Amino acid sequence: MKLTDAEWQIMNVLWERYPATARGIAERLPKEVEWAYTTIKTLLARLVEKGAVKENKKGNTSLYEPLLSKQNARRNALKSLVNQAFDGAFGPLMHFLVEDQKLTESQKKELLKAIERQNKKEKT
Amino acid sequence: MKLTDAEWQIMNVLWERYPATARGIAERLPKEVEWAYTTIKTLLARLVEKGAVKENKKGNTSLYEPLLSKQNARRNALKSLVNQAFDGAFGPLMHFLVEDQKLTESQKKELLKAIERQNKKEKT
DNA sequence: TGACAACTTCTACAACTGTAGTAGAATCCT
DNA sequence: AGGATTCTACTACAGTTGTAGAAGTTGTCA
Repeated sequence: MKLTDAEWQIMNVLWERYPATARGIAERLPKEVEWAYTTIKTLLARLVEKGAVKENKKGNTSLYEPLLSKQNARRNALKSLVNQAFDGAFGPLMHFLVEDQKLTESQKKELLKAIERQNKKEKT
Repeated sequence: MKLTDAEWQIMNVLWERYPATARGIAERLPKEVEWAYTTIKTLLARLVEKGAVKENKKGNTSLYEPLLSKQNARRNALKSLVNQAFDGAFGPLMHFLVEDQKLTESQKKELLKAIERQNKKEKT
């Protein structure tokens, strides 16, 4: 399941809080995004159609909630990127991140801690 | 500069070896990719148009070479992904990679070493 | 109960993408 | 030189994406 740019905008808001109405989503989109209400409805319809969102008609109004989890969406997106741009392996991506992206001190510490934590979990 | 899926295929081959002819690219595309020769020409034309590739007519035939570097393409792609799917910050991406993507022992070691190396470089 | 507001469904449409055919120009082989 | 091969330039066309209007339907408030 691949999301388009516009769809990510919607999903990001939806994951924050759901179920949500189209109106509610409209209100919580970042200010830079100035879409007509019907644009949002169209996007939602497409997301429902592709099975990323569930629609629940409550009387006059629809409530939406995600079917695709944020985590899965991230996984998919990452996988696509890795396939496309990093020879299909996480290694090159990691390498690139560390070598190219000038991590700050604290980011590095964060990273080390995260690895630690993960190591512990694995020992369980 | 954003590349499409098909364009990545071309660029990946072109970065491997250039200057290259359209024919040469055709031959070095992964076997699964079975495009008509003219498809490749079309893609190349689009890449030239958007300034990612330079075309050099040598008599009858064109030679192509990248203007956009692999590194820059990767940077852009990563940036887009981070903006779209990881709240615009590398932190969450790192976190996700470490927590979700079950790095193997050796990947973790690699990562630690890379961080080490980068630390040293910075001290210069 | 009628007018206004808010929702919904349908339709639209231009730009971008994936994919390729056609026709004419250049090159090469015998 | 003439046919076969290979290029290039141009055109095409369906599907996807971004973006939204129009018109009909439901809810609400005086």
